[in-house]
Amino acid sequence: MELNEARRKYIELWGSLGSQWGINRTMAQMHAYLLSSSDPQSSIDIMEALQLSRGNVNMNIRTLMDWGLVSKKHIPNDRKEFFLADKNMLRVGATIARERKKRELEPLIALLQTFGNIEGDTEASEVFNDLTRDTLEYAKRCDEMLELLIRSQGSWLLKAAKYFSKFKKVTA
Amino acid sequence: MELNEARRKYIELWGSLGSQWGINRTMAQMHAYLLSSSDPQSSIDIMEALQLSRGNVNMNIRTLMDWGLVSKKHIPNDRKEFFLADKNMLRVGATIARERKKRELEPLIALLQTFGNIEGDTEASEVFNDLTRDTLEYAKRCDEMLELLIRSQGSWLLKAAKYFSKFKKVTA
DNA sequence: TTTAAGTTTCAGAAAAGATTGAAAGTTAGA
DNA sequence: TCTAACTTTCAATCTTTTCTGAAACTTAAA
Repeated sequence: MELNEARRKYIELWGSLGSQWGINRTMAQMHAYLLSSSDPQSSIDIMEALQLSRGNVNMNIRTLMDWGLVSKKHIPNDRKEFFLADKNMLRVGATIARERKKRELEPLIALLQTFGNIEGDTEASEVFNDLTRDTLEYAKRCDEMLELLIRSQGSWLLKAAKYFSKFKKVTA
Repeated sequence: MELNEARRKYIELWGSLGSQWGINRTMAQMHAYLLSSSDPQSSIDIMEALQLSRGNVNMNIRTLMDWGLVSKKHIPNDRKEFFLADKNMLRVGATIARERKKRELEPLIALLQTFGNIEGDTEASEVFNDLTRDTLEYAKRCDEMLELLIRSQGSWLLKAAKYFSKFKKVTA
């Protein structure tokens, strides 16, 4: 397969993956474009490559920078801003995990904790209390694991993979 | 907090969580409604509780059943169909993981594998080959871990939590 | 300063995604 | 077989999200 064809497919795939994950398709495509560029790219490069308006590129670059997936790079004797993606995929994974944890898991845990135990010993309140307790417990466990993933930047995954390949044999 | 208020909030939260995850808000709300019901509910119950049309309820119930999160329950002497959610939250987590793996990770891995090594020893193709190799490696590792999570239905998480609480002390 | 090369913002337009409702389809029991 | 109670489908509509583009803003250097 030819490089540019593969690159186009990679960008398209990353985009559709992003949109299934609640990350806007264009932002994900821009990310893929920068990940697959060997040089820093200007916003005009991105506009032309992905056929997007200036405003759209600017807004999504901002979000990518807020997330820490992309950084500005100044090139001497050029007034334009250039952008560069972090290419360490383990760190990219950790970064995405951090954002999702912040946006999703933390509000869930916060709300569930305000519920406490609903009074009344009818079956309905018992069922509901069980549900919120189980949901909270599961959410907290996911939170802890993501926290570890974020803090260890990949080494967690390596260790986990070893651990679980052992565990797999025992239980399979 | 009063039961119905808490229940409304739970449904709303699960709905907005769903929409951030690429799962339609209504489907997630219906799931939360069934999770928090002590009895099986008919589609009319759901229509009234969540103010939805018959068609919408029908389509989303179908998807919930396809995913294995909800099942039909026949009640003697009633022609209506009643629906019941699986309330084992560990299994619910595994089920959701299975669906997302199927929809997201598997197509990603399949495409990345078709790329192979892009020819040419320019910097551009080297950067791209590195990127696809790293992405594939990371995706495969995620896939393995999800597979284990799915197959062990929760006991994986319990073991993992113990393991990582030990690991946490070592690296923190 | 002033200017021009660049960046940011945001109201309105467009696209994508979800929902409705009415008609078609199904089926249990008389 | 017929019918009434119920379910399914899908084109049209509505809602939400994303994108555009032009005007406002910023800033480096003349």
